[in-house]
Amino acid sequence: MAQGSAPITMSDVAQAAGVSTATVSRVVNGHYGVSASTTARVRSAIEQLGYESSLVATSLRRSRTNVLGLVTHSFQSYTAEVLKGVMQALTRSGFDLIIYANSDVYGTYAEGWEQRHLTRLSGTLTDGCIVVTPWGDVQSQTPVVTIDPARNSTAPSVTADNLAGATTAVEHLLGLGHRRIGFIAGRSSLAAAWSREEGYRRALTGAGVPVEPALIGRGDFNPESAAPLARELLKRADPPTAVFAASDGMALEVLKVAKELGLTVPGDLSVVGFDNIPESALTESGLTTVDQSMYHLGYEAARMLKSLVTGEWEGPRQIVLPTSLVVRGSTAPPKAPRNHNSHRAVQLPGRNA
Amino acid sequence: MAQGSAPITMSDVAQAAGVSTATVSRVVNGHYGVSASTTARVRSAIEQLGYESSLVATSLRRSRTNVLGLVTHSFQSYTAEVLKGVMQALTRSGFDLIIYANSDVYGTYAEGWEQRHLTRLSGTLTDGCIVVTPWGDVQSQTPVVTIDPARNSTAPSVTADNLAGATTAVEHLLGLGHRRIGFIAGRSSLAAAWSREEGYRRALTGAGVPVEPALIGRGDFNPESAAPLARELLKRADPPTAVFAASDGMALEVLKVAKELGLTVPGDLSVVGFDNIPESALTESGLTTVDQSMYHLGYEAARMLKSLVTGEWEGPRQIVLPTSLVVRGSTAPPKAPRNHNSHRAVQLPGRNA
DNA sequence: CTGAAAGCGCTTACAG
DNA sequence: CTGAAAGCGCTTACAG
Repeated sequence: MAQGSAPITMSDVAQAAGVSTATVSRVVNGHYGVSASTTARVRSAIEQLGYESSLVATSLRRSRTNVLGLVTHSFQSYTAEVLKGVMQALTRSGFDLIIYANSDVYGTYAEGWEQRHLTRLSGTLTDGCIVVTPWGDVQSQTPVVTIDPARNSTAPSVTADNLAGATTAVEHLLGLGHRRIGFIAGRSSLAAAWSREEGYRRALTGAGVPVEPALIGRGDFNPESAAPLARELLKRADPPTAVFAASDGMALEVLKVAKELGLTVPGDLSVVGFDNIPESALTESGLTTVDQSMYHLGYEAARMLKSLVTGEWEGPRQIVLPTSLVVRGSTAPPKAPRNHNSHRAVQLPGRNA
Repeated sequence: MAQGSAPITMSDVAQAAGVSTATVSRVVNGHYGVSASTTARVRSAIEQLGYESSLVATSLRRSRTNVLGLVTHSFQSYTAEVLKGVMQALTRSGFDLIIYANSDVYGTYAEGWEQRHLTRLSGTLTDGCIVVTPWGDVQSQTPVVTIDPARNSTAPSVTADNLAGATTAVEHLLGLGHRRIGFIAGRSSLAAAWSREEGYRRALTGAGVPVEPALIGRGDFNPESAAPLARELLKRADPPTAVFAASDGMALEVLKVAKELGLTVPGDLSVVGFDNIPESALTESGLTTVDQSMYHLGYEAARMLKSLVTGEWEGPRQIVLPTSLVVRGSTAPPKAPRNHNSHRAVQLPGRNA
């Protein structure tokens, strides 16, 4: 009833070659102990029927599949860059990759998606999994490596040096002369969100600038979460002269809101993001941001998972990759020092160090 | 011996709840005919044990899995953009997505990879598959949609209007006054490669410029294939004043070779690509290229596959999406008309039409 | 409303 | 060197 005939199975091959499925299986898997003539007969039957073993049946029966999994919730620029790195690390490694992405982005299964998919895959299909930005801790019988783990997660992980990156970003703004610097935070369940906020706080404190809770907006890394927060921040009576957003996606939204409110960037407002997704370089004058090489996150995670699966891993279970500040056109000195709530001396235009 | 205990299976749940696996299965799948009290007992056992059904076992037994597959050979910017579109189309569709990527990029299995993976997945795991840039025709028991199909393939497909796009690109160069225009072709097994070359030929012929076989290099869409071809082209005694490459990846290589040979772009050489991958906007002055919205290719392919699987598809089996020329800094009029092998009048600097 | 049994397509001891 | 049989974790008629 379906289109075409039923798929070719191993027993079709066995029948055609006049042997048992056990023998076909041995030939397919290159096991020793099959006569040359039988092997040839089976091979030609396989050839003629166009037989290909079922991934599902094979992996249900075997313990080792030579397939690695990657579980992700969404598929944005961030994920795309990570995947390129993962694939590069797996090239000619003998491991294929299966990526599982659920379509129910904001649906009922959102909570705990990573554990659900992980369990469903790792039972039999995959030898190990990479989980991208999980919402909570994950566990599995087979090795797991997380990219941007949840806070307090103890699983093996690869992440950027978010603390240093965020600190540098805010120091850059301070160095330009900004004193009122807003912050749009990321999803608090992620360690990265916490570290980036901590970097913001440390940089301010280090420069003797008090942290004002009113200048902190609580986003969740998704671009959509940033617009209302940015609007609120920029419409204040005493708005910040600069905003640091915990992700480029959110920073790009800040740029849009600024335009909408008639503010020029970097004239009226400086903006710094985090991630350095390709789009950041494409905005009019470019977004100043912290590069965290998502490609390398993926590359290192795959390298680690591979070794974990084969039992060869010697390195640390938590890898932290360096970040670097990429200065583009969205940051500049503030138009004039703003001194709400403060009586510091105005020092313009000279600004050394 | 493995890390942790064995995974929780349906019979563990059955045992804990004091019922048969058949009943557990009914509860898990929400089938009617289970008493409320039994359902509750099973539910709580599932909860306590943290049971999650095995994707593999389920799909081996069932005909419908609600999982769609995507098979790809490599994972570059092109694939990443396609995937974003696919995911968007699948959001809240009820279908999850499994992407299968083989790691053996240039290895023994390169030939026929798409059919191999397709068969291995579609036997049981997926309800249908998208195959990206296959090397040959593909067939399957379950629905298949190809993105950028092979030449002469009759499978349902989504592709850009490569012929029109390429024609426009070359007409752009002709309009600037170029007459010696080189071409770097793509992998000839793909319909897209053929159409882009045909567009090149038609534009030249339409403008009364003879097609010179010596100005055509045979690449395969991979960036690496383009460098030697570009070098050969540009080192000729009578080099072209412009080069049209059948993909951005290859065009970017042409740019590198030009630099290496001391040629300025667009002063000494104009370059046009095809695809409009994000990187094209990031080169110094930008690469002029043909946009084919890979995002939409993915989006439409997923939309089509979804309907094909549910049997609701009404539209055509071959979808062709429009392209548009994106003019950036890599194209300009030639420095001076080159008239090797020709005695046409020199008309400079006026160039109408 | 529930269970025993067969079977999805494979692999792997166990016999011979 | 080869086959019969059990079983991986599930689902689905078939009985009751």
